[in-house]
Amino acid sequence: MLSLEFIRENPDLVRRAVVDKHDAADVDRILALDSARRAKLTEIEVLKAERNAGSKEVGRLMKENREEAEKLKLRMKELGEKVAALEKEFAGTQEELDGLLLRVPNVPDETVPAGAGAEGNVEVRSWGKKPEFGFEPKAHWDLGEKLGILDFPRATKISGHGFIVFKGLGARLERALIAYMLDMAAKAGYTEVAVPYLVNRSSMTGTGQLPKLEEDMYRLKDDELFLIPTAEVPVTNLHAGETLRAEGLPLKYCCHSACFRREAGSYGKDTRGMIRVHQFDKVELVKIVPEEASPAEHEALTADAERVLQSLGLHYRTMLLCRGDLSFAAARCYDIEVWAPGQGRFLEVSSCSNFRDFQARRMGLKYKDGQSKPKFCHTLNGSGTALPRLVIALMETYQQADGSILLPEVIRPYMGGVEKID
RNA sequence: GGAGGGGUGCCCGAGCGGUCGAAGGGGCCGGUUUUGAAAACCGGUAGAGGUUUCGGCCUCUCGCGGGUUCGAAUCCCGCCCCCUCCGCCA
Repeated sequence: MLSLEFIRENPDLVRRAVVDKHDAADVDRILALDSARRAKLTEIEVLKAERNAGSKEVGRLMKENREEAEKLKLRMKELGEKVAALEKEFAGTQEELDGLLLRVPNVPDETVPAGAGAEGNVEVRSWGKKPEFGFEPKAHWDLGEKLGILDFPRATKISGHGFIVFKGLGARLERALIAYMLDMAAKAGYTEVAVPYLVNRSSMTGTGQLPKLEEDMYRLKDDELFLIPTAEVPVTNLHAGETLRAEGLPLKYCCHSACFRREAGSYGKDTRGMIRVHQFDKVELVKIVPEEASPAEHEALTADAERVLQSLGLHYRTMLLCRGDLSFAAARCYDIEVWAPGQGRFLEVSSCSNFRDFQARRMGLKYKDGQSKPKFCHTLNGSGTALPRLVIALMETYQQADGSILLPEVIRPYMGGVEKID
């Protein structure tokens, strides 16, 4: 979240961010509540100071002059009742303010281009080129079913629409890619973690999924737990409420997890195959850094994600998201989109975001460098990368005329030496 | 799930209705001493918020939330977490 101080000092910046991000947060209501809150607080604190002094006096008088003490007690009781009434009002104001504050989106970085939606995103670079085929490239659903490595009907049977079953070398390929990407991340200095897939409300609020996106999440109502939509949530929250030492930063984590998304509101989009599913695997990269380091760390994180695609020989482009396409919590974000020949379009496989101190402030994540007061960390994360779409790109890119799939060399050792799926 | 014990500052640990934002010890930082170091001694060592004539002043925080009281780390209630035992279980 943004600090009240920041909103107070930059109301226009915040209003513009709200509009550009297609959000509905009420900045003026926040400003009004804030000033009302502070006025009330001052009033309360003056009375409390008086009561504290009076109560101390009572303690003293109890030994010398019981009668005086009783009189003072009575006055302090009145004062206390007044304080209680004011505090009740104050709590109401505070509660409304806190609720609104959690719904204010992050302000886009100055370097983020203007634009209302995906069409406003700017391609900053691309790698490789679209492969040529001497035949009509097939979609992964055709390839996968014929090869017996994807089973859509049975996935639907056991779970419903939007779920996928990998089988045989398909399942093996998923596992191989996960291991491969984790190994790459480890070499780049990320510490691997394995974390819970169910988290509490506080964690979901910490990274910014709540309160706004509750209906996008799977929730266990009996236990107040949520299925994670991304490992970003448990991993970033690992250090929630902590004050880290600056010497220990940056922290770099990589994590494989399943991700669960209800995809509410996206009905009708990408209904075929496994482009959009309710459950998928992903290797996530997360960084916790000092504030001055976050722009450079963001570039490095994006490069780490891109290297996965380069090493697999997959054509991709990197898009700098415009203000209108930026998510709630992000200040700046690169989407990496991989080319899927069978689809004839690019698919987003990674979103690399810099949240600055937006998440850290929500979760109370700070660092201390010895000199200055504790500051909020900057947090970043990016997929490195999401599995089903990576598998789609791989299958469709490396398909042969006979419908078999020739595996890129780097992944073969992870496949037990298998060179081709046929 | 049941029974019991417990959560205090960077760490250990005392306090169990007022003089407690909190004894004592350790750590860390600074100083004295020393050729240097160690030891010894002295001093310092939380965060959030409000207000300010920028010298301060004030409020809140002893797991979290509520209650009792003139006054709560201390008493009461609820919740969370940790430990021990029992039950269940991959």
